[in-house]
Amino acid sequence: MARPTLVSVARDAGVSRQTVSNALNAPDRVAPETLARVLDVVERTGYRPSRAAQQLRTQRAQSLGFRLQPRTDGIGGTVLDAFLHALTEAAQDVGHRVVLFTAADDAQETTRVEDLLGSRAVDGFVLTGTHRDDARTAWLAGRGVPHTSFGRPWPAVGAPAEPPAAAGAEGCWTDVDGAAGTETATRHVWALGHRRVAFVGWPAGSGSGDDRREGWARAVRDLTGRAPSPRDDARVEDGAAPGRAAVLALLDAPSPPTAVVCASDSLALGARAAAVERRAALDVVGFDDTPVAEAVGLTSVRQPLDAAAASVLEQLLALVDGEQPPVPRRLLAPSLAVRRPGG
Amino acid sequence: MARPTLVSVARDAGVSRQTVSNALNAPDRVAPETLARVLDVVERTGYRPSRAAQQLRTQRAQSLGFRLQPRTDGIGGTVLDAFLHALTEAAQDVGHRVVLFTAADDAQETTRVEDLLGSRAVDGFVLTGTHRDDARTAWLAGRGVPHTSFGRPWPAVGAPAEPPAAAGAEGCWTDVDGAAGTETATRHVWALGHRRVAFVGWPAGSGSGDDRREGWARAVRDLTGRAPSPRDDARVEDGAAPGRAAVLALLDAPSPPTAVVCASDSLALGARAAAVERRAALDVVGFDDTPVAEAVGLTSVRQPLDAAAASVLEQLLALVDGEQPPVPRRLLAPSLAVRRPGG
DNA sequence: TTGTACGCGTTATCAG
DNA sequence: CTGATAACGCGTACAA
Repeated sequence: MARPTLVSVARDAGVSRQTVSNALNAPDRVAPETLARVLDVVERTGYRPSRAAQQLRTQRAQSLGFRLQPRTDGIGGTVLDAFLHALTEAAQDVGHRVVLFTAADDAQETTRVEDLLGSRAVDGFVLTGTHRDDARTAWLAGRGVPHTSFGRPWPAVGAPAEPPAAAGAEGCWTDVDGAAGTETATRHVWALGHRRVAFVGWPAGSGSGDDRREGWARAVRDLTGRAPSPRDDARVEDGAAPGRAAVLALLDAPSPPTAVVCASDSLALGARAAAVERRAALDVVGFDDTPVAEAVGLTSVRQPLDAAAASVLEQLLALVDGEQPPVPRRLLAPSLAVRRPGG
Repeated sequence: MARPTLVSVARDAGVSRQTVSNALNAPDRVAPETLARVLDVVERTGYRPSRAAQQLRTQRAQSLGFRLQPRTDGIGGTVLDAFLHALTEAAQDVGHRVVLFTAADDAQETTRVEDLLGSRAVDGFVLTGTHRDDARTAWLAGRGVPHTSFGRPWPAVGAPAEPPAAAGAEGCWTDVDGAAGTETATRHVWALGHRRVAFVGWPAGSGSGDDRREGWARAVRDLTGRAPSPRDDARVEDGAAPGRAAVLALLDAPSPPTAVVCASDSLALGARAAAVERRAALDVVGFDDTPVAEAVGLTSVRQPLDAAAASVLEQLLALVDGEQPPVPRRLLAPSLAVRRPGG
């Protein structure tokens, strides 16, 4: 048996094919009895409209482009994977599909985007890792291509920390409030009785890294009444090894901290290792709640990825429909996944 | 300016639209001079054929479905992510796209597959984690839907370890030879001077787990001339905590092993932790070469994911074209990523 | 070698 | 509320 089509359903139901289309797209325009008969045939034959034909007619691919990042060296890459999963799920719930592409660099990304766009394979793009004056954002905006980014467009490295030229021209984005996350983490260990909380983060200049550091500093200021000591503010590259080294240094100094808030689970993993080596009772909090954190029982800041995906989707679909999203820029609050070591 | 189309290109080039189509799809059928003129216009206007229209005509979506697994608890999930990346890259190199979908369970997966298939959004599916008599495989095969799996269809848990009923009816697959991987790992630590090599793997019954154990056992038999001691064969659930516990037990026993080959990086991570705790000089080898392994300097068995993706794609595209793939079932050999702790 | 006619499956418009 | 007609953009026999 061939695949059912609009005309075959119409024939089986004894109506015209337009009636079938109406029954599906505007049920209120068709007589209840006819509707039931049509729907019955649809059900029996398992008919589904052909997306290609639909797209040809409506000029909508009902698909979103997503660039799969090059395999990252660290553990943090899993966050984007988890986001992608949430995005895919949210998209398919509203009848959209996520189409993947890869690119070695930003130039190649433009090529891929042109391919996807030119062949009308997608309606818009979900971007990640954008920064202020991002070439991709500008390129897309210049062509009127709908796009939303997961993550605030941080100022480019070395760029002045001023607001963008045209504040209103800033694109749509959804992000998670990293500062709120580390602040919560710091308050959490404070509540556990720790009075000396250090931070292990990345070198200054990375938007999200500075953001996470700021949350810790803010909490320390609030709780102790004075600014955190620079000695408690380690700045190293991401990774377990750098994290371990940084924490070993902290622990070997006089009057070491009893708790450490980290900018990533990788760093936290290293911090944990250092503590074990020194047999120090050190409470460690990670960031991103990656599978590793769960595996080793690490308390970690968890990003609300389902909510983030839903928000990005809401924004992008509004843009695709030519509307202004209700909330063009949205900052989501993370939560804390509290665990016990070995747990 | 509106999007260029076949007719607009024809108009600009002063030819009929059929000539444009020929210039693109059968360049040898058109006069060189005309060809040049047409291609020039195509280049200038950035024309690309509409995939929707093409698909409507050719009945090919040029898209492959891939189920994004639920976020896994362990670290091992990153292997599939890396495979997906490789697959996306390989697919786009031959003008195909990867379309994602998610499903909470196998029943829901069937629904999603019906959606994608019914709406003709994909030409076939790439499966992962299949087992013998897999309901999905049977379902797809029954409907003549092209599909290939990454991973051998292991016998279902509890099923007899016999070959499938109809050997020839087995579907297409590409897999990595896990046994070869652990055998290489075992020989590696042997070459390093270790004469007592233990294995930390999963409980019997998981296809790939048993496979990996077998490689270790084979190497030990070959190297020592006798079967490995059951005492050196730990069987625990996946995860750093179980791995740590298992290795603590091994180390606390009389005459402990000096090297451990693990069925996963998660287990290896736990093994490493146990060694540090006991201050034991234990060489640990993981499996899958996840980012974590690189982060903490863990030697690990690396799967050739690019080759696997290429193979899966070759098989699936052949199936889509109604042909029998040259190599319907392919087993790839892994390699060993040798690292030093802290590195 | 190039141009003409038709159909792929849908949706939108406009009569009835 | 229903049914005929057109059009979306492209590929492909077929005719010139």
